Amino acid sequence: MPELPEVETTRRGIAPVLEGARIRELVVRERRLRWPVPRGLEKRLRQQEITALRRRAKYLLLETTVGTALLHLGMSGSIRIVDPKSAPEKHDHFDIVTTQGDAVRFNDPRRFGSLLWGGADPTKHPLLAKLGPEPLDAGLTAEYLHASSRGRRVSIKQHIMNSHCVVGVGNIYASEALFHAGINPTRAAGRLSLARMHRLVNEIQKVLNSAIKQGGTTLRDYRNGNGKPGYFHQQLAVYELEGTACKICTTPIRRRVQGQRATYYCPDCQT
DNA sequence: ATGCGGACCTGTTAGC
DNA sequence: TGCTAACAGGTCCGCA
Repeated sequence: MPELPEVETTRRGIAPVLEGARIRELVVRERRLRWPVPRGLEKRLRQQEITALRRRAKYLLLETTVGTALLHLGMSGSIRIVDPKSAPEKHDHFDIVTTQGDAVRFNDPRRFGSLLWGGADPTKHPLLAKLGPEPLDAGLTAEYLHASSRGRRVSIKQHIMNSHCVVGVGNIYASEALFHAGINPTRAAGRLSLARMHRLVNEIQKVLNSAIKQGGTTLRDYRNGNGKPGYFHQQLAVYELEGTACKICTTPIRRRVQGQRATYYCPDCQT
C-alpha cells in the first residue's frame, strides 16, 4: 500500500472530481473488505453533496452534508477515475459515481482496504479517535516523541509505526527515516535522547514531504489517481536494498524482521 | 498498560 | 514447466 505519501497523492488526484460534486450513486460489487461495507451506505450517500475530501492518517475522509465516509486503501488498494460505463476489472470493488459523470473506482486485490461510515463527527469514530498526531503537522515534535516513548521497551521502529503514537509512518519510510537519522531501528524507544528524537522527527518529515513531492513510491503496481506511477522509488536509501553498499559508508545494507515486518538498515551508520 | 502473535486476503517471485 | 513457500505498502484484535 500506499503509505501516507501515496494516500495524499491519491487524495490530491481525485479531490478535483469529488469536491463540490454530488453523488449519483455508490455501486458496491464486493462488500467483503477488511470490514464489510455497511449495508445501506448506498442509500445514505445517494444524492449527497461532497463538501470536501480530507485525509486523517491513511484514511480518506469523504465529507458530505450528512456525514463522512471513511476510505482506507489497506496494503494493495488503489483508486482511479474512470468512465462509470466502463467495465469493471478484477478486484474493482466499488465505484463512487458523481452526477458530473465521473466514477472514482476502488481496486484492492488483497481486500485489506475499507469503506465505512464515520458519522457526523468522524473524529469520534473508534478507528480515528485514538490516533496520534499527523507527522507533517505541528503536533509531531521531538518533545512529544520523547515523552510518549519514556518507559517503552519496544524498538524505535515499531514505536514510530504505532498509529497511537504517530500516524502515517509506514514500513518503507520508517526504515528510510531511521537510516537518515542514523538511529538503529532495534534501539529501545524509551532510551533515545531528545537530541536524537529531534533528528528523527526532522527526517520523518523530510522523507514524507519528499515522497509526496515525487508522487509517492512505486513498488510493484502502485498508481496514483491519474494512473501515473510515483518516482520516489529511485531515492530509497535502504528499503529492499539488502546486500547493496550503504550510500554513506559502503557497508552492505542488512535486512531483519521486527514485528513480522522487514527492516532495512546500515549496521555501521545506524547506532 | 505493554508487548507479542495471529488474523484478514491475493498476487508475485524465488527456489527446488 | 510446475509446484510450494516466502513475502508484500496496513493495522486491528485478543491473549499473556
